[in-house]
Amino acid sequence: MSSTTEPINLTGSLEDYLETIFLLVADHGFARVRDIAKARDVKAGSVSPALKRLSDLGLIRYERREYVGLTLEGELAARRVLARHDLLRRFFSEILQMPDDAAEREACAIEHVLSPEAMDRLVRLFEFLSACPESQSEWLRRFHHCSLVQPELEKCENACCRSTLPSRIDEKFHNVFQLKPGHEGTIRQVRAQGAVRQRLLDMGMLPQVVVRMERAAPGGDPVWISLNGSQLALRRAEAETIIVTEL
Amino acid sequence: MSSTTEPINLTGSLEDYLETIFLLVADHGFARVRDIAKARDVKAGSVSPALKRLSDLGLIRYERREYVGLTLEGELAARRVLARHDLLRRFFSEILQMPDDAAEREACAIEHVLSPEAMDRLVRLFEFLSACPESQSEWLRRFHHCSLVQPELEKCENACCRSTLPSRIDEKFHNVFQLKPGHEGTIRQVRAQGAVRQRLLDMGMLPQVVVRMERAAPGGDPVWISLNGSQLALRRAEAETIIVTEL
DNA sequence: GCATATTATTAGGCTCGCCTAACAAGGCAT
DNA sequence: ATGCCTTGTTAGGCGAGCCTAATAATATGC
Repeated sequence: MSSTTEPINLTGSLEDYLETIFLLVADHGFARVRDIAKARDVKAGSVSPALKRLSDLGLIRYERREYVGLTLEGELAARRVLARHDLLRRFFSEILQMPDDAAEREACAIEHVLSPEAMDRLVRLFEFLSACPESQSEWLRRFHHCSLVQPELEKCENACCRSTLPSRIDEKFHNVFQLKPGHEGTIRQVRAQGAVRQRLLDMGMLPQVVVRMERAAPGGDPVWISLNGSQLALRRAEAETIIVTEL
Repeated sequence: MSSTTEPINLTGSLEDYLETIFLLVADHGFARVRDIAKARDVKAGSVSPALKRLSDLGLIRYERREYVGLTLEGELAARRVLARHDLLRRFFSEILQMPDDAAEREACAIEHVLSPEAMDRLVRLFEFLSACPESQSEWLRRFHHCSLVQPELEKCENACCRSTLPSRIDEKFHNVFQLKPGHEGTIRQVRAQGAVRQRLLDMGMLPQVVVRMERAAPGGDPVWISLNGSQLALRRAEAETIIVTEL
């Protein structure tokens, strides 16, 4: 018997099968090939060999044409996958406030690659939020309100940012367009929404990243800025949505 | 020309190649097959067909036996991957305080499956922490101190939890073992460390999950508790590390 | 009991992405 | 120039994991 810690290495696909079987057994008391195929949205012909593989790994009990049952090891593995799934779903849903279906999709995609170490840390984050009412009600509420619902820095500054710590008050918030050539700033927020925001994020306009204004075309329309050692051209309107604090 | 938003669907492997090429070009000014193979830890024979595929997709410029260059589209795609990578790495490193190498591994594994939507939300989280000094210095510092460095609920209770919100003060913190048969509680924290903690998390002992004490064996050693509709047996010592608030 | 419908298995293909090993093309030294 | 060494390409294999289509086993209706 491989006692406490057996680091079985399952593929993502097999983990999915295991998870599906666990849920089917929990919900309906049994799991047949057809149900599994339907739940996983694959054809029945793909399920049989997968069950064979799981059976060879000792994770399920399966006699041809009989109901599928999890072994003890299989149940452990299934619970592990489900716990990761649940944790991730709740992170995207409760912390990042994504819609349920999107949070679910995200969790499905990531659950197979999240390490136990990262899982541990993420749980501690939830524990902290869950056990510390102050953190939860204040910080999380503010985050949801300021950044997700009403993402305008002025309001946020009034509501929370400028309120307590004097050290940052003298830091000047500019947008990138206002930086003088040769000057640098640390990105604090990208206020653009939708596709433009997406594009800017994709380019690497992430918080804490340092950008330098290189030069602006006459009239200021394309401006060239550099970040991470490479140069990019931005429309003036885009540059104006990037809030920085000058270095 | 596929203007603003072209939703090219790259496989994880091709994204990795693109990322590698981008970094090699940025660092050394050129990228050869051998360098790419070395950086990605694959054999040179695997690289050529990958370059062919990227070339067919219009993401790189590549003449047989010449240096590799990114097209404009390719560079955009590479930047997008890198931005996700960077963001994730920093999440695991700065927020969850994982060691650099572990954070890096985690980022590598997840970067290919994180949706733009989730990326957006995660960026807003960073923006919030970055633009709101109060949040950052108070909340994050407390989290790191209370949950990651010194994970003992008593200290945490003194330092932050019991300090402000009176509503929760009357909630009794118990451990699962102290629950009477038939009674339920909401998990707040799993204090066990190491392998035992891992096992409990794997079983689904996650914050906010409701558990019910079913029964305890005479002497209290295995105790049976149920969560998510299924029963589990726990050692007494394990049950005592699970902190709940009774419902 | 026998025909039909449902369900499961198997066989044969396919893609992706890796491998190894053989082969091709230049660069460099003698 | 000849040959070696480094580098790149190609061919052939392999495993995962999906597909379809044919077949086998079980259940159900008449």
